[in-house]
Amino acid sequence: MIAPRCTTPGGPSVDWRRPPVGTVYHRSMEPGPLVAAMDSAGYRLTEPRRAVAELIAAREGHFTAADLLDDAKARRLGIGRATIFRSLDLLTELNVLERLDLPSGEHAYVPCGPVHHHHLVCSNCGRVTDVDDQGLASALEAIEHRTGWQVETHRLELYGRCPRCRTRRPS
Amino acid sequence: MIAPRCTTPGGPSVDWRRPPVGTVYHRSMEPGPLVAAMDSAGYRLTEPRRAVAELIAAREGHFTAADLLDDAKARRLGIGRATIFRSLDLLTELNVLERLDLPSGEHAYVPCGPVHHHHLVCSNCGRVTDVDDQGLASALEAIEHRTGWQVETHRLELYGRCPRCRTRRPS
DNA sequence: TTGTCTGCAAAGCGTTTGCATTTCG
DNA sequence: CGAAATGCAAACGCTTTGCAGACAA
Repeated sequence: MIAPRCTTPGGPSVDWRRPPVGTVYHRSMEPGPLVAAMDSAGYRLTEPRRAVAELIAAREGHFTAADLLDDAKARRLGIGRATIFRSLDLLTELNVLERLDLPSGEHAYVPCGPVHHHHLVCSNCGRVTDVDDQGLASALEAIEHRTGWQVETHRLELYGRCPRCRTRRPS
Repeated sequence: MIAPRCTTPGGPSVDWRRPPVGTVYHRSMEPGPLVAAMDSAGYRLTEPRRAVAELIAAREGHFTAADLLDDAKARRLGIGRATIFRSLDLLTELNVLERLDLPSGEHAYVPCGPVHHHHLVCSNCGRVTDVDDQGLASALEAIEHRTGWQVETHRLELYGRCPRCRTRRPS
């Protein structure tokens, strides 16, 4: 009952800081694909599951179970805590969400992108941007040659200052 | 009261699987550097702290707080749970240990290597090897140019099959 | 109708904290 | 001696689970 999509094992673990309000993240999501994934995998399309899909779609980028719980509470939806966790587990298993392990012990979730890419995380404002693979592939091939390992997947996270924060003083 | 050594932010988060008994890990550690780090940073060299340093030195590669607690119990040392956590926090802050966020919500710790490097994790047997930076630096520079970001640090984890497991059938 | 799913509340688990006591320097 | 560190146990925060009732197919 599971269809593959993401390739990143475990997912990145970010030195987490909540982004300031108004931060623009990449890769938000329509509810459709989430619902479709559950449907086509043979899971029941229940009201709570549709609601969770909506809540996720309404978010931009990363979110935690607690975020969705708050959203649900704010919208006065009667979704239970357990249901939210179970839906997130399901969507992760279906590979439409990627689960990140935060230092706090929490988990965050990101909609899976269609192609392999990496994250560029601003250490000042928390903004996250996707970066593609260019140039990295050959470095990886070199590593395969040197070590004799067969590299199947990899994860790269970059930390630094985004263009906007570069021009400012350190926070 | 803190001296820098590791540069990896947050530390890698591995799709964790306990290695089979007998797995050889790299980078174990003498107790000396751990004790020295605390000493030179001005912290008291107490009996429990020395004991924790010994326990860490007796381990190879990754370990969790629970591992150390078990070790301490096995050796009938009267070290409290809180003390172990506090010592690990301290050593992490002193940058002689690196803290990893496991999917379970636990934290694992690895002795910090002297130079920047990456991990090559075998998806079959769990073996971990260090890889150096060769070839990657230029790829990162290219990314800086393309994106306008100023990359400060990065983290790369590679997953694949080690030479030994390559020759075997998939597990 | 039937097996899946939900909500609730309680339990689990790793980690942290408050506080009285001990220990290093 | 006095500040820092310890040990204990209770508290914490996030996540999971057991179970009776609800619901999609």
